[in-house]
Amino acid sequence: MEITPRILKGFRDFLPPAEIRRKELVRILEDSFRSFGFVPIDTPLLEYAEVLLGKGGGETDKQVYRFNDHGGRDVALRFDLTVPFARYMAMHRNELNLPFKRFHINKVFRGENTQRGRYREFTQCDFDIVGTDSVSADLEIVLMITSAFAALQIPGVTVHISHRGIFNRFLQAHQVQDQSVEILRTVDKLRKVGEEETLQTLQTLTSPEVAEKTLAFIGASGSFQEILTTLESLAGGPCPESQTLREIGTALETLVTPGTVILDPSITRGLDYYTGVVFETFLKGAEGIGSVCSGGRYDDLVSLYSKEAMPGVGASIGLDRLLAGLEELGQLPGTTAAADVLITMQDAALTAHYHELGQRLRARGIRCEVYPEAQKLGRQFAFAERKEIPLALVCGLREHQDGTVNLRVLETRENHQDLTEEQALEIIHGLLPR
RNA sequence: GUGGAUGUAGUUCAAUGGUAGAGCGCCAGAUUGUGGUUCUGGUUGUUGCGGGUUCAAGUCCCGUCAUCCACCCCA
Repeated sequence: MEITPRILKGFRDFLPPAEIRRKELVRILEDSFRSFGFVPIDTPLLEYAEVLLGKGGGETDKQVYRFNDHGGRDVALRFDLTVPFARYMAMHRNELNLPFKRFHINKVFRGENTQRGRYREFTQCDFDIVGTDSVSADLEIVLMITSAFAALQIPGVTVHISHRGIFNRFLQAHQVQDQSVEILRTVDKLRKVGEEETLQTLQTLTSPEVAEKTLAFIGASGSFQEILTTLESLAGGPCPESQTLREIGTALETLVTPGTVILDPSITRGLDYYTGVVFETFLKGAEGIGSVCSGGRYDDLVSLYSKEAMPGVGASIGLDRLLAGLEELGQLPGTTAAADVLITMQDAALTAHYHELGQRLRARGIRCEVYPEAQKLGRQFAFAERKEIPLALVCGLREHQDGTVNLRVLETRENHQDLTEEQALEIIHGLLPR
């Protein structure tokens, strides 16, 4: 009896065109991170459940994959890259130079229900600066986000930034900090539900007066600095948190395209461990897919594992969600070409010659593959085109004797006849985009 | 996890409870060294899976798996 091939809900196979695209995005991101001096690390997929979940083991929210291994250990698959990183820093802080800037691109697992751009196995691209509470680090993370998306050549990206503490100050100023969780949840739905309903819900939670002010706080409009001034006045005047935001906002004026980074006081949630600035990033036209890069500052992350404080700031790009968003926008970038050149097989007797040709092309930086069977040329051309290989080399007995090759541009069906290898190389290099 | 929609050939879609079909694609040939046209012939199914009702189920019922949507949460 054969087993039906199938895969788990929320887990996926990737066909070559999709995987080529993913790898290309990752390559660009790695280059981008490295250009800022971030260095790569990796950690195990599987960890002690206690390490990932804390002593309490409250995995209810995270929907963690958790089980006992063969040795009876209570283990779990990592559900993000930040918590393992905290454990990593607690274990290796003496081997690392602080401040430490790392990036980490790998898969994480959450047993939550699936949706477009939401899977149970997905890839996160984390980048963090730890060991400093400098505003410079906060600023650099924002700059890293905008630079990464610029490197990916994705237009219409906006980074929404806020500060955990400033909304808390507002709540304290109106003595409603006890309802902060409910208020945050309500406020988060503003764009989805509308002002009217949000106001009503807030009124039942607080008072009509506070509800009005909350809405004014959340809906503050204008430039970065104008919004900040509004927030300060509603939260009881300037404070260290607003000062941080002001510094970041001022610096960004000359660092990024205007309108790329928006002060958005409704960005108040995020993971529990954020204590300072928080960010979410949206694709214009695909806001429904959610944030494609979120993060913030955490000042007590390592406290779970160590007495010493380890402040940090970082963010994470959701690669799969980003790809789903780009697909929705019809903006999937990059080519999925398997190679630059197909060396066609005209005559099986010349097999060795074709591979020698291939080796010489590869030595010159050209990706090429040799077609393995002497089939009709039309068939070999169609094969190349399906794999998005733009060029084909044709060499039969005649050309082999003359020491020449023919080069065909598949898209235009244009032929370059009787070329020496050097001439062919020159034309190939001229035709390839890089 | 809760609620809802969907699931038919490689793909896009048909089929009043009564023989599972069409376009596109794919394969072969006309065309043995150059594939976009044309013509001829050919190919494709455990109707997601498992039960049930019925003389008869792609169609109705139940379960299950998967996808999508909303909630929740988040990347």
